[in-house]
Amino acid sequence: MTKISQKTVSRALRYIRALENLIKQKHRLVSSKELAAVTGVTDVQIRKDISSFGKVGRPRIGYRTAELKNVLEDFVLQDDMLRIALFGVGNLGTAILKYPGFLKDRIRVVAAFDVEPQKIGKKVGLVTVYPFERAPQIIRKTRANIGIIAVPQGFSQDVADLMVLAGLRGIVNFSPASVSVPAEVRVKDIDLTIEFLSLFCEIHK
Amino acid sequence: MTKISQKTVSRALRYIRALENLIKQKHRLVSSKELAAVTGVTDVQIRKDISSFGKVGRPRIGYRTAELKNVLEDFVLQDDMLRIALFGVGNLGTAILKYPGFLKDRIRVVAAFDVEPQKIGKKVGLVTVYPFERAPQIIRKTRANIGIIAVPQGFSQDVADLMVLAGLRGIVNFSPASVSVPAEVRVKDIDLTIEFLSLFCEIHK
DNA sequence: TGGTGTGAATGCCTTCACAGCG
DNA sequence: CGCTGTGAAGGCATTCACACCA
Repeated sequence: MTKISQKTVSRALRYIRALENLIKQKHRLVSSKELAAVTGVTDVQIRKDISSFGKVGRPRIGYRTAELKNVLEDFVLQDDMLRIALFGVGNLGTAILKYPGFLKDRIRVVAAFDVEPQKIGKKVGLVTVYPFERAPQIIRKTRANIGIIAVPQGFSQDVADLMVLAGLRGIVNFSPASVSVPAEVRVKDIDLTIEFLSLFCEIHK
Repeated sequence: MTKISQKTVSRALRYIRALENLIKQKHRLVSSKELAAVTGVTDVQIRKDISSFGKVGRPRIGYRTAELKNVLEDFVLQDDMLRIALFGVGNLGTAILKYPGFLKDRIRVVAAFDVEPQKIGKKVGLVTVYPFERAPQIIRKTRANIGIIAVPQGFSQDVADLMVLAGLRGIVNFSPASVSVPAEVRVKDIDLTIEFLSLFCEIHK
């Protein structure tokens, strides 16, 4: 059992997603080739990835969907839960709040914050919107473990500072401005125009 | 001048973004070390990447911000423009329509589509919302070159089929359901929960 | 035969070390 | 010196080839 790379982990998440669908369609078994067809990853890669989590496949048979999903899920979440603190309840923030379930019982937005007075106090989905000032307190109370920046550019650094102050160690940043944080905090930037352009380059030959 | 990898391209986009900010702040010059500090990429990597686009740096001086930005931009877009066809004008779709500018004059949403009658005919930002049926015609007329799926899960495959029919060769899929398309079409899946979880795993040690 | 699991080979990307230049 | 540019070395991830199992 060697070290598991970040790349393997993110593929594992895609396998989980695919397995959820297969289970919903009442498939009890799946081969690496079938999984390859729905995920776009090669079958060899899939076997290699899965084998790094343990021997869970049955030669000649394939993998039991439910069992495999559990193995992957346990590794990814190891008896913890993903609790999200969301900053910015605009269009993007609302989209995230309503994002359809995947691992429904183990991922939840537990706190939402905004500056606009008319939004504060309202319920969006299951959570109430609070002002930024209350973030450190509420983040601690809800034991949020990652934060999402979905505010207009200009606020992003302030929000990041608040997150760090509140003790969050992982930040997903949707704002196009990059933020600076202490070294122990991981930031994942998702810049939509960069995603679009990189696809454009791939097809533009 | 060797082949330029997809990874280099996507880093180049981050450099462009950073250069835009530097130019806005009236910096005329930048060294690979400074660029490293704001992008998170190592300085050696940056020099290597940039050198694959040509010799544009001045030893002892650094890179001229405006010049470097042009070189990178020309490579990425090579005298073309990114014209986006957006499917689904819900929260996420609206967020994309209003996404703040990056390469403002060379990226634009040129067409938007939705099924809900009350949205059709309305203007969101600069574009009018049309029904799905008119997509092939309008996509051809506007010469859109990539499509975005921002519809609720369940519609995503239909939308993908429409896009392929209309001749789009690149698709960004924000819906959690993966879509199947002919081999010549490139699909980029962006599954928000997967992004969140992969960050969670990184910090969860 | 039809599937998984895995050491070995390959290939790609990053890092190192240093040449070149003002 | 200080900074870019680049061949060479190194490391990591994917692919190949095949052992093994029922």
